[in-house]
Amino acid sequence: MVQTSGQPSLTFPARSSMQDIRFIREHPDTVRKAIADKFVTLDLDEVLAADRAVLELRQQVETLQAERNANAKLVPKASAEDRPALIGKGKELGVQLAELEPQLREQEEALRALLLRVPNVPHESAPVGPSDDDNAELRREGQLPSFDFEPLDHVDLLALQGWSDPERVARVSGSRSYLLRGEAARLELAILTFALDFLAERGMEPLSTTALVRPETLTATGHFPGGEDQVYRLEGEELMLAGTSEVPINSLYAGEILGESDLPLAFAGFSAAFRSEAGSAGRDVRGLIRVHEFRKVEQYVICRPEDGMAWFERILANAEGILQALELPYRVVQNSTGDMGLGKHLMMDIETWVPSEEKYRETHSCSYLTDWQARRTGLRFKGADGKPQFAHTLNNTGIASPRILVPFLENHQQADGTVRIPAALQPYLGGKAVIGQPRR
RNA sequence: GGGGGGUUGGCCGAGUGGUUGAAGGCAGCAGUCUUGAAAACUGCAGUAGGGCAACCUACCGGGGGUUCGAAUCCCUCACCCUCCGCCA
Repeated sequence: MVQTSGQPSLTFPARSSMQDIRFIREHPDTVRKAIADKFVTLDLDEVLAADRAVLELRQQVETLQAERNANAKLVPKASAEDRPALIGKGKELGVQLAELEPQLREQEEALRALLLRVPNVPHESAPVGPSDDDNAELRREGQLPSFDFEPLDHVDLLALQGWSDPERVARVSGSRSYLLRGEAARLELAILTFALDFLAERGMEPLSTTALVRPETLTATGHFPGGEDQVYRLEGEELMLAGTSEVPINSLYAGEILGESDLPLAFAGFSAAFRSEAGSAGRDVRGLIRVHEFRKVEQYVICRPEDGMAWFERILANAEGILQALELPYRVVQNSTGDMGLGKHLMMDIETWVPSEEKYRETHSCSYLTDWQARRTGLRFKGADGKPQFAHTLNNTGIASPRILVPFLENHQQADGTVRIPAALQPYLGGKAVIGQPRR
C-alpha cells in the first residue's frame, strides 16, 4: 500500500478552516492576545493578508466561472452560425480560468496552513505564563503516606518482587520499554479494567480502539502540525501510531452532521498508546514514568457547546474518583496559557504523589477544546434552530499505565516489601488484599 | 496477491454530457383538519464561501484529465461489498 501519486485522500472532508476565519476577522485583537499569551510564533497580520488575498482572487475566479457557465448555457440554443463564436468565447474563458484557478488553490492552501496554527482562545481563568512553572495549584486531595521504614522507589520494588525484567526487555525492545511479570502484570490489567468499569458506571461508553490511524486524524485533533516528531509512522503505510485514543475517537464521527439528540457522545476509550518521546532524551529514563508504548483508558466527549463546562467538571471528577478509589494522594493544577497547547481553551492536570521523588507527577490531563478541534474534524450537529453547528470536545485521562503504577506501588508498599491493594481494586485481583512475597 | 461490483443530499434511491443542486421515497420543520394525537392534505427544506437583499460560486468518495459545457466520458488513488488464492 504505497502512495504513488496525488494527494492523500481524506476519508472525511476538512469542512472548515480550523480556527474560524470569521472570528479572526471580527476579533483580531482577541486572537492576537491568545497568540501572545500562548507564546505561539505566528504573525496574525500574515493570516489576515492571506485571507484578503484569497477573497480577492476567489472573486475574480467566481466572476469568470459565472461567465463561463452563462456562456455554456447559450451554446445548445444558439444557431449554427452563432455557435462557433460562443464556443470560442468559452475557450477563451477557459484559458483565463486555467491560469487563475491553480493560483487560487495555492493561496487557499497557504491560508489553510496558517489557520492550522491559530490557537484557541484560553479561558480567562488560565494563569498567563510561558511554561508549566506558571501552572496554578488548585487543591490537594488525599493523605500523603508516612512510612515508618525506608520506602523503596518503584524500580527497586519491582526488582525486589521479580515483577520487572529491565535488562532483558531492553534487549528485546530498546530503551523506554517495559515488562511486567506475574502479579504486576495482573495488577496492570486490574487497574485498567477497574477504570473502565468505573467510567462505564458513570455513563461513559466503553470503546476498544486501535492506535493505528491515518495522518489526517492527527491534524484533526491538533497534534499536527507541530507534533510530528512525537508520532511513530509505519514504513510504507499511510498510517501512524496514535499517542492516545483521543485521536481515533475524535475522528469517529468526522464530517458528519449529527442530530442534537445524538449528543452527548461520551466514551471511555481503551487502547495502546505510542509516543516517540523525541526531545526528552535523558528525562525519566529510570522506571515506568515515561515509556514509548503504554496502555490507556481515555475519556472523550463530544457535546453541545452549552454543556461543555459541565462535562469538563464531570470528567475531571471521574478521574479524581478513580484516584480516590485507588487511595492515591493527588493535586489538581490549572495549566498556564503557555503550557496548555494550541487548541485548548481550559486545561487542568492531575498530578499524583510519588513518594520516592517527594513530588506530584502528572498522571492525568483534562482538556476542553471548545469548537477548535471539532472545526478541524468536521464534527457538527443540527441544533434546535435546524442549523448545523460545531460541537464541543473534551478529553481526560481515565488511567494510564504503567505510569500510574509508579505512585500506586510506591504509596501502597509495606515494610515487608508487599503491596497493599485498596478495597475497590480487590475484586479485580481475585480478592487479594496484598500482593507480593514478604521479603526475607 | 488476483477477479468482479460499488461509493449521489440526515437516510434510502433515480440519474440520456447541456436550467440536474440533482427525480422519487423516508425522516425533519411549518400549516390545514382534529378536543388532542394519528392518518390525510399543503407548504418549507442540502452543505460551504462571497455580497450577506435579490444574487453569484463551489461541492454527486479524493485528485487529475477530456469538453464551450461533466454526477454523467477517461486516468489515478482511497474505501466498501463479493468471489478465488494465501494465512490462521
